[in-house]
Amino acid sequence: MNRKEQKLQTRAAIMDAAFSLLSDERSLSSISLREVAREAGIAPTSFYRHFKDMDDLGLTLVDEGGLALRQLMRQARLRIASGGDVIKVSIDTFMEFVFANSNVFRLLLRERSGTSTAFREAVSREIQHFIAELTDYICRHTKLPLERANLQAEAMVKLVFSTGAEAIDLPPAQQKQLSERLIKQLRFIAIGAASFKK
Amino acid sequence: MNRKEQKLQTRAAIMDAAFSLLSDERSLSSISLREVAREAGIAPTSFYRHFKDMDDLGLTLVDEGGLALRQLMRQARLRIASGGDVIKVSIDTFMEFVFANSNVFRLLLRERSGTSTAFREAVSREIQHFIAELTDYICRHTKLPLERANLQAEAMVKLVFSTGAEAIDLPPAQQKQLSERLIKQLRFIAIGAASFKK
DNA sequence: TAAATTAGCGCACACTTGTAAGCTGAAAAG
DNA sequence: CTTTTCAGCTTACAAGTGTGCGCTAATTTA
Repeated sequence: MNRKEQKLQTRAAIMDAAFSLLSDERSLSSISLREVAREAGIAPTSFYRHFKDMDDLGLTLVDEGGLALRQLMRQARLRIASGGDVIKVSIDTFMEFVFANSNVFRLLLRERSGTSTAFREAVSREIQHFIAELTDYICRHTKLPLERANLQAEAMVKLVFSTGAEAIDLPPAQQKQLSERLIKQLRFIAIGAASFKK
Repeated sequence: MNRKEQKLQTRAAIMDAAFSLLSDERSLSSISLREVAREAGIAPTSFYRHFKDMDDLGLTLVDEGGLALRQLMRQARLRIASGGDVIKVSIDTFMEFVFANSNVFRLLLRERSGTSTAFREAVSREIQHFIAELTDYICRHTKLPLERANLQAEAMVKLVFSTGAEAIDLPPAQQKQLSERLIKQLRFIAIGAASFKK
């Protein structure tokens, strides 16, 4: 089946092209189908052999991006299992990702509040995954009731994303500082969740 | 000076037009100069008599939107002065704003992670204002050291914005629920900040 | 009153865009 | 070998874009 193989390769080329066109001043919605095709080295109309339209492509990218990020965070949790502070290791990992794959992170960030309902839902789903995994982790490592663990996880994930968004276009000097602030703030949440009454 | 007056009116018409074109599926960057002109009832080229380009217009809108939101939150704090729970009143006010002026809030949200550095900075500035005002409030109403108050305020504002973003396209039934979750999470932060050691 | 300013308009231009229609050549199926 | 399938191409078109240029008519200034 050499034919299918070739097709997958072109499909990958299209996705790569789209990713590489993303930057701090280009979002998916400002990139045209023709640009992607040009970058991928195919005719504009050939695009349709692989995706229904740009939204279709975008959804695929969001899914892929979210998956990559979550896989990384799972690895981080493994690192923690073999000793180390949960919060610190997680944040370090996260920030590493943000800078190593800033286009992916930007994609998620932008589409989270973007103009396409489908995109927003896709990103929202990704974030829910994060929250679910973190909730699970908290439950297993503390004695908090499920509901409280979930509240804590949600607050943490939102704060982390928010800070990641801010950090992404900052010089490394200030990144570090921001990370440290974030870590303290996450501890606020952890402490508060643990000693919350009523 | 009837001439200047007329001009200001047209300028206002342009800004209104732009605002009214915003929606959950139209962002500033997807709105064309010609569309704005059409909606405002002027010729496309007349637009230039008032703004350098769409970015210029956008910046003005961001400034105006941020100002409106901050003024509202100041009012909320006055309401609190005459009795009432700080967090609850603030969040209720905020959520009211989000739904009454959803286009303004969406504008801020989107441009926060948008493609224009100038926009991002403008929104960032607005958020810093929020944080500064809240920090000040916390300092005056608790015995926390400045730095800790600032950390708390920052975490709170980010969490509130993040939740507002999520709430904006949710049915009222779930809005309420989300607000209640948010309030608990803010208490986590308040408690954590108060009892943070080291 | 005469001159200067200017908000708004119409026209025009050069582009870019998404995508429909139909062809080609090679791979896969029979 | 013959037929079918189909990824990718070329061509074409209608629609929309930002903006330069120069005019007009009314207001403001002198």
